[in-house]
Amino acid sequence: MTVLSPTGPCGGRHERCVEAALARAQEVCRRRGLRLTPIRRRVLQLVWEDHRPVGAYDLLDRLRAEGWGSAPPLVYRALSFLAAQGLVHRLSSVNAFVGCPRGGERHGAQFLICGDCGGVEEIVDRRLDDGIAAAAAARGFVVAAPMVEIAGSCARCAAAA
Amino acid sequence: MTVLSPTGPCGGRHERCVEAALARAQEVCRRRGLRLTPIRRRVLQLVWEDHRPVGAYDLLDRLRAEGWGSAPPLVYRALSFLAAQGLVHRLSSVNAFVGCPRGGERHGAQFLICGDCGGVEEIVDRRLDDGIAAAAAARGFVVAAPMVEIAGSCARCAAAA
DNA sequence: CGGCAAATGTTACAGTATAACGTAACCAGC
DNA sequence: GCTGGTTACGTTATACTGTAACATTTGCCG
Repeated sequence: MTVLSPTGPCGGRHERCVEAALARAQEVCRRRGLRLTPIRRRVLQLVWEDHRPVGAYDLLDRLRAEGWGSAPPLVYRALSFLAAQGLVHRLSSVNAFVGCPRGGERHGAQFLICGDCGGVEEIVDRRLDDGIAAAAAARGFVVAAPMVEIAGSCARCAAAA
Repeated sequence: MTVLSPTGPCGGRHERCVEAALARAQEVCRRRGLRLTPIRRRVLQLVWEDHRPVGAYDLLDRLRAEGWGSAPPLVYRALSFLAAQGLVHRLSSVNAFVGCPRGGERHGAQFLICGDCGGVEEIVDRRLDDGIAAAAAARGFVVAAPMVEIAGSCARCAAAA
């Protein structure tokens, strides 16, 4: 059963996030000649149950309950695949994964991580991207993977406090 | 024995980085009425042996070799203390720690992490700070701890390739 | 010197991730 | 359809990272 997210930026119509994510995944795999196997599809679905990061072992527990295998590589392989295709992101500051609303597109990503409700919003801020590119370029540094994870309180939680 | 860093931004005079770091730590603790105990001091020194992030268990191995205790909390407690005083930073994208060249000052920090040589340069870029503040503010998000870790290749390694 | 707070020592364990190797499914080309 | 290569999955084992909890010691201050 899909849990509606009270924290996400989707305004209570979360089924749409999930459907869209699955459709994007399907399309990305078709275009790149890759296989969206049942397990990969299911992991993507589970990651998208909420706009909160999910731990790999949480996913593993749920898969186990559904009759899938129970060893860590099961879920890590699926997550690695999805991350490589830009369908999910790994948030290293919390050791967890979130669905990416931009499917397989090329994009730098930044995350607002609410420490109160646990919600995560992915933002794409051009100014921030440019700032990173400029700061790196000024030092001759060639950027491969910029990672911006901003911890704090989301608007809703900040207002409540 | 202190290893001179070929990768750091200190131009081969790395002893100065270490000395300065220890002096800053001394001063910070004095000002705040805290104790720079032998173990904390030694951990800070070890972290500063190079401009590369060091894993907690690497530190632990070295401490063990020097006759200190051998249980993880030993090193995690020292690192927590140093991090709380702004003397070291934890790089969550690599699960490791680096010395902070800005001592106990208040500052947002960003890191350029070279995937080839493993070197890390801490930068303080006002434009980047502002970009983060603006992006968050635009969404009503209250920033507590921004984290920017940019993976790529440093100037030296990029030139070599 | 007595008592409190802070720091350390130690055991045990929780959580995260990957190496390695065998088996099964897919798919191209014959 | 067979066959052989590639990709994905199953499983075991283990490595790496981090913390809870409690006993003990140390330093400080009245």
